[in-house]
Amino acid sequence: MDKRYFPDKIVKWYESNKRSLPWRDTRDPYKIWLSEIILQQTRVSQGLPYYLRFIEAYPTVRALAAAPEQEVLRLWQGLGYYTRARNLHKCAKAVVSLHNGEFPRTYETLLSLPGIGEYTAAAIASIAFKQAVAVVDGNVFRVLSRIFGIDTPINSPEGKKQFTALANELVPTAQPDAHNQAVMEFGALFCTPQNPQCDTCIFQKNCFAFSRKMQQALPVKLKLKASRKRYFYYIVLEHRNSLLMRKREQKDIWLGLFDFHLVEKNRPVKPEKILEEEAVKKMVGNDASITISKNYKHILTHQTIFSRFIIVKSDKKIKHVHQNHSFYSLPQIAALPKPVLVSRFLQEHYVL
DNA sequence: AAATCGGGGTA
DNA sequence: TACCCAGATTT
Repeated sequence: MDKRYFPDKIVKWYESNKRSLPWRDTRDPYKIWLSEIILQQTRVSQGLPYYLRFIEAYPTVRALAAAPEQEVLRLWQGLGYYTRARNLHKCAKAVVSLHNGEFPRTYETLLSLPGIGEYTAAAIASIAFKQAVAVVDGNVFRVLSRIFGIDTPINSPEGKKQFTALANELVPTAQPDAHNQAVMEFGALFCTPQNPQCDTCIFQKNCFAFSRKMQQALPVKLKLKASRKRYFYYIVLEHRNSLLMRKREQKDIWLGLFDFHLVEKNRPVKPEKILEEEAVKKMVGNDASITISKNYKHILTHQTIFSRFIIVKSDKKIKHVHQNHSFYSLPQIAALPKPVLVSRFLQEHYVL
């Protein structure tokens, strides 16, 4: 493929094939920034409802900056990568306090803000402020790799350099915003990871991969390590209309979110066995009735979590409560940010 | 340079 | 099951 013809051709394709999305009808850097943070490692279909809820709850960056962090996390519940939500909030505060409530207009300054890395800085700078800097995301890696025939692994430092250099060589000064979005949209709709639409592709005659039937072989990605298994046993202590919950504070998964007292094992154990552990016995006492839930399987990228919930009902006041634990009424629990797994369990067993 | 972070979709 | 998704941050 001749690099000279690529930008014009793909932008033309974009103009007649792009999806209509709310953050494309605006030049408000706040909305563009919000959409980019939500869409990090997240498909448009999954992120769209969250975007709409955030814009409704916080129409401006000042409104978002003024909100409590827990409220932001609660709105983010179910999206995953919760550091994004905390950085979103931190970034809003930084924009208000350091930049007088207005987003900085250059790649370099945007990059200095929390949660804004190379991709997001390039996206905001080009889309909101028309700076000619290329975005490099999973779509860009894939499209450039296939069309131009680059087999450097995309998750290697050399690959990242090489693809970034090529992308910046291609991005036009005239309309960097349309160009960047065109490449990504093309990757999302046509040049997909599996079963790309090569038979109706405008680049068919110019595509390195198609001419050699290498669509499946490109891009090259080095293998990641295998995932591990974790076995979670949650003690759901029920006292009248309250449940004992705790905020996760350890440096581990779901930091800052609420769940139940957790006993983790590296292999399956009978749930009854968990109740014999010292810490659990202290909390539960002897006169309790026990219900054990079904097994929930939760597949994440680098781990699979098998969870069971052990519901313990007791009329006695619980004395030995662990650190960070306290009782919450059901309406209170509804407002707490929770991992999806815990959220699902609560919906099945309680009316929040 | 490698590890970590979630949840959902797809084949 | 394995891989991917408009990646960023920490170690």
